[in-house]
Amino acid sequence: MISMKTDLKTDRELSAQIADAIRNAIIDGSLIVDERLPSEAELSEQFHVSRPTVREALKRLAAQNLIRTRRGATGGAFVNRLRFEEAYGQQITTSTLLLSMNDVDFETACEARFTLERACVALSAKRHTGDHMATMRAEIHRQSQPGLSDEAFCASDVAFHRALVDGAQNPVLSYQLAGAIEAIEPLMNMITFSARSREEIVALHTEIANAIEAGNGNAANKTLERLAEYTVELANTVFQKRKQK
Amino acid sequence: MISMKTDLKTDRELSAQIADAIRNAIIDGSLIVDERLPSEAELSEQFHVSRPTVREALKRLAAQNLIRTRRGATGGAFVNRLRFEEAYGQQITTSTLLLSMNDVDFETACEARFTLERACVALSAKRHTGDHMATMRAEIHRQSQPGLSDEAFCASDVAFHRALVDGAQNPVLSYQLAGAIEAIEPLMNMITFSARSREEIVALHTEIANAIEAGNGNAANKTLERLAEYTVELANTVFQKRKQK
DNA sequence: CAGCTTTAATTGTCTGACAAATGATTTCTA
DNA sequence: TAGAAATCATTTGTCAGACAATTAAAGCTG
Repeated sequence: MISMKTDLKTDRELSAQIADAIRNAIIDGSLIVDERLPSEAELSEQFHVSRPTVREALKRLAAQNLIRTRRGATGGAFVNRLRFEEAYGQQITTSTLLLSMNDVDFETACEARFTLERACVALSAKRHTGDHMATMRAEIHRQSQPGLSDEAFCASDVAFHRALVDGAQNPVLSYQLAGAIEAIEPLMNMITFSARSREEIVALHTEIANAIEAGNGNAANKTLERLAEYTVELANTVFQKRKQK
Repeated sequence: MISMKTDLKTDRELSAQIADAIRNAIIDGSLIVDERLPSEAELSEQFHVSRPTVREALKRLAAQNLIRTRRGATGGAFVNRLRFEEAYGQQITTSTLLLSMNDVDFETACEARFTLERACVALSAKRHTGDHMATMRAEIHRQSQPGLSDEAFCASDVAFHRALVDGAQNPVLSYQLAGAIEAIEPLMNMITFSARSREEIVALHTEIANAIEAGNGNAANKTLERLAEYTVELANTVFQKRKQK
């Protein structure tokens, strides 16, 4: 039994209320990970609704990655273990839409991103592994390739910064930062990166990687601040040029 | 027309594929905010599926707050403007479940929270308004009330810290921090706060509020660090006691 | 005992229907 | 004619019943 409060109101969609009831059961621990929910037929009896209505409720939960379903004799709906890696995607999608739909300006988004990132570098300097360094170096190398498109340059930039954050070895930090770092990519993609500016960014990235490798979080922090300033400056000139046209 | 790639595969649920198609149309801008989607009947024609299948797809999107629906003559499904305030809830639910389902220990969650928070105080010290200060002072006052339950104390703690972060006046920061700050509340709720420890926390909160009001982000940062250490220490003694039993 | 077949359970999808809400239209009335 | 009331058309919300597809377990067969 999910919850005995089966007294559904009439002022909201039934499928939404049922989804809420099940979601709450998951949150408060009445339903634990990998536990099987009652079959759709049983749920429709319990809640006194039809099977399509139950199914709509289950699809709502599936959209939030809270359950998975399997057909067949031993099939059904099961409570999902929400994993950090899977939650990234959702987090990034939402963050991206928030920026674009609320007309957040580049400076605000950039400030948030670099502020959060600077918070992580001290930990990253202490805890990073060879893997993180290797990723950072590889991305720096990619960024200095001549024929690289602006989009690929941005993507590499994102990869570099994610490795930087992942170096802190705190999954909660990595998760929270994913949204801030990735969501800004579409905005960065509007920038045209000249050879000169790429050089500058690569130099700053290298400086950051060196500081991290040396365990000097303070230096990395300061360079990151310069990178933040440079990025905003770059964006401003681009956007001002756009305006003039 | 949402997308002409109506060649749906057979290896995934149709409703999931349709939801993806519409979601992508929203993300890439083919569907703009407040635009009305085709009616369910029209969508089922376009995608060559039945109405219940279309409905399941729409419910998936509704669960992510991407659309809203209205009945009636001029009703239908409309693209939602995703707002920061509405996204908070989702973000908090997900963060909370991530912590509990992945057995993230208190120290890791706490580290993430305070690391991110400390990143914000410099901005908060510069930009906070009277409202933010008033909220912080009010919550500090509430926390020093004698008859307060542990749960209410935690809730007030959360409110204090959110006001602190909101003081930075950067909606992106507030959004990202919401998850980190609120998700830890269930873990904090497992702690019993003695009168002595409450006094200590209130003292630290007061010190932080004073520093913010004085525009001294550096001092606030340092006090926040002490608060982080004290919180972890408190939790450790509680959890060690639990273990001994 | 291994391999095949059957069976039962469960989700995925479809059809058709009616209820409820809601704005637009028409009709009625003063 | 102006305003109120009734009607209509459109659309989502819900229901009932059916069948297909999938899957594991049980039963059968050599």
